[in-house]
Amino acid sequence: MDPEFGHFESEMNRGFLQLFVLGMLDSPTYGYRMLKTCEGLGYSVEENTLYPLLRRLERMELIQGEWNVAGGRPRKFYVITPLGRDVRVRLLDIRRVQNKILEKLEQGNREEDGHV
Amino acid sequence: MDPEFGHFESEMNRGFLQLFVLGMLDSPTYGYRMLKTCEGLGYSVEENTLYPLLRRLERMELIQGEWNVAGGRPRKFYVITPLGRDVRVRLLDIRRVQNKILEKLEQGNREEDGHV
DNA sequence: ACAATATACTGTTCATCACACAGCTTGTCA
DNA sequence: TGACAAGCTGTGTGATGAACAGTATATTGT
Repeated sequence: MDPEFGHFESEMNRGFLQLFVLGMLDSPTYGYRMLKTCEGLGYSVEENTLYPLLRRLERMELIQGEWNVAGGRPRKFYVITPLGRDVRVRLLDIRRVQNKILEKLEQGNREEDGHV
Repeated sequence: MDPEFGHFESEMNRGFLQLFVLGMLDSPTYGYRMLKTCEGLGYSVEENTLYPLLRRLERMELIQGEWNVAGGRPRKFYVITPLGRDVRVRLLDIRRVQNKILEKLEQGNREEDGHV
């Protein structure tokens, strides 16, 4: 079957996006802003991916949303909750272990075909 | 709903496991060995996750499997293909960009509640 | 000699998630 | 006034991690 590289890109978003969102929300922000921020950082996320994610994280009480209807366009601002902070720490730990493993593998591979 | 932290751990496996497998297969290895290796590195993977993944990657021709029935237990040895190498490089690139973003976020957060 | 355990893999089923597709309202600028 | 950007909601689908279940061979202990 054609792997359609985009498929892997999707997979790579899993696990990362949660961390991205939780990492953004130490100060309140809204969805659209996060999309643009991410884009500005050289990484693009689909709206149809981010918005549902925000609702899920809110339902799980990792983040808390509040509508701001004051001047102009209505926006939903989110902040991370204490539970969310806790989860973020643990997820970052996992990510670090993974990174260490990947580094070790890459190193091993270099030593193989390279000449060490 | 109860997020059941294990759920997030599952999510974190996504995108990582592919890289782990592709990273292991510069020299031929078989599934069970990879499981134990991973465990030895402080990260445990379910058999029921790894074996189907291997079959998928083989179907996509990112890795190539071959049964070795010589002495003793029959084992299926896998190696990475050129296409697999190509994909691995691109996935590692994505991962690096993600890591950079996460670092940046963490840094920003430290500067906030810490005192710059 | 025989049971228990470790090795090594296959197959089916299910919930979850990224994203496609579709739709809504409000503000801005020509 | 008409297009486009901003900002969000909702439904449907395919791929995936993992639970559950099963198979077969080697090793180890008694």
